[in-house]
Amino acid sequence: MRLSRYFLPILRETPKEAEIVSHRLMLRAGMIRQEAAGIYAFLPLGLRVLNKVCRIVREEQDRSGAIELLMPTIQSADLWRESGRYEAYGKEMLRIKDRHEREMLFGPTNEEMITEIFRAYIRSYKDLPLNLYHLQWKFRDEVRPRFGLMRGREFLMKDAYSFDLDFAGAKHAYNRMFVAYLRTFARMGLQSIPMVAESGPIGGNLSHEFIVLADTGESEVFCHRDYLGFEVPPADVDFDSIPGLQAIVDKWTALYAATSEKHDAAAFAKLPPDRQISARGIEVGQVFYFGTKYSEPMRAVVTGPDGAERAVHMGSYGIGPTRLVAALIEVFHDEAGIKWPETVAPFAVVVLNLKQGAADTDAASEQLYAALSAKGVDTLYHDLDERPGSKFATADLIGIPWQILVGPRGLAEGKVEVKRRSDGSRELMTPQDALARIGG
RNA sequence: CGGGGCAUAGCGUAGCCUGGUAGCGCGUCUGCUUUGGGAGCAGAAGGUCGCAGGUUCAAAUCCUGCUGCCCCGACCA
Repeated sequence: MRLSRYFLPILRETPKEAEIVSHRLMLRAGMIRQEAAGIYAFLPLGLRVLNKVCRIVREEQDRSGAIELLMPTIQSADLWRESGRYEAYGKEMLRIKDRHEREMLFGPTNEEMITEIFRAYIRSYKDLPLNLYHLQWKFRDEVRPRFGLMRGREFLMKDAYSFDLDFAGAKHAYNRMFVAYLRTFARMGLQSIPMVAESGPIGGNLSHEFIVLADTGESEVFCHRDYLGFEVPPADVDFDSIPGLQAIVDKWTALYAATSEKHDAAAFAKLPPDRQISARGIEVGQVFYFGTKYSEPMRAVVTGPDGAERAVHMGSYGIGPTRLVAALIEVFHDEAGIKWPETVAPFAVVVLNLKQGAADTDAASEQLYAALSAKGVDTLYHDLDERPGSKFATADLIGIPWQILVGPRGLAEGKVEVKRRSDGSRELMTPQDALARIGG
């Protein structure tokens, strides 16, 4: 992509409403635009990141055996009356009426709707297990939206819903998502730690929040330091192996880890002092088993092997991609700007023509841009007539992992400079070597 | 929902107390020079001072109401 033909509204100064670093940098990097309190438009650069995050989420959901569908944003109030939540939900639910005065709502979540879909088609235990997910915009009319995308009112959410015949099946479904989540966040370069969360009405301890540690995190968390070194399950993990998955989940839940709400200071104090981590954290996902809370009142039942009907056991599993984009910036940034991990970066590399209009730098930059594009590398070509310093600042701000500096100084020796954004390291090499380094 | 604050050009702001032709920096446009860490000079454009009332000869400035947004707390993915 040529910057001269792209839409990248960089802000040199920080809008005053932005307090936290992810909000500031997203506004400055031209990723988002606020349209109302807690409601944002995704500009091209922001959308690229969001799409990359969503792709990883999808790939890992699919790998774990979940199946994607897409439910609407607008739902009927009648559906929510069946579960009793229409009255229970409160003012966070955005309630609207259509032209026929029918009561509708902008969905804050989809348990009722997915249960309705399930019960319409599934009759037998032989059709289980089933896990359906979608990525869809949600709306929760927060009293006080804040921190940019971190707590918006409208946000994108991946929500999965599992259906099983009994608790044992539901537990395996839970474990599938648990492992998928560990992999999902790890692929974005994030070290996530599952922490015990508020248990469902059924009891047990089948709810975990996945927390990413960040200095600027929203809440205080406590955990065992050994989690930081844990190996994330590999891509070929067998999601059908019940004992295999259980072993992974057991390992990842054996040590102490809790958010401030569930913190047990006495238990934490028993850890060796050098193993205690008290830090700030950001919740990026939650997994939850809730049994028959919806299947019972909404009559989502299947016939079991014994011929008897029973309500299915369900769980729901959320990841907030829009929030993840913000969390990634909270974790990966410095004074100059964002430092995207390669898997979610909006572009893989940016070519900086340090002397736009000069025959040699123009030619070398064009060649590099063409060659990288031909190799399928997402490349941004900074071809505006700006001073080098300005181009450096822009490149650092938007956080593209690799920068190729094409300037007269290097070209005099037939070289370009390859800079890595993550650690600032730079190396002179021929354009051919740069191509090999970045294009693989 | 309690408490606090802000609203002046695309962004950041001064002016408001003490009423009298709205200013600065960045950005934008034109020209020339410049080109390895946000260039220099010269010129130009861009404002119903959030909205609605009121006081006054006169309101960005004083008064009233409203709206929007931000921060702290409670709440929440």
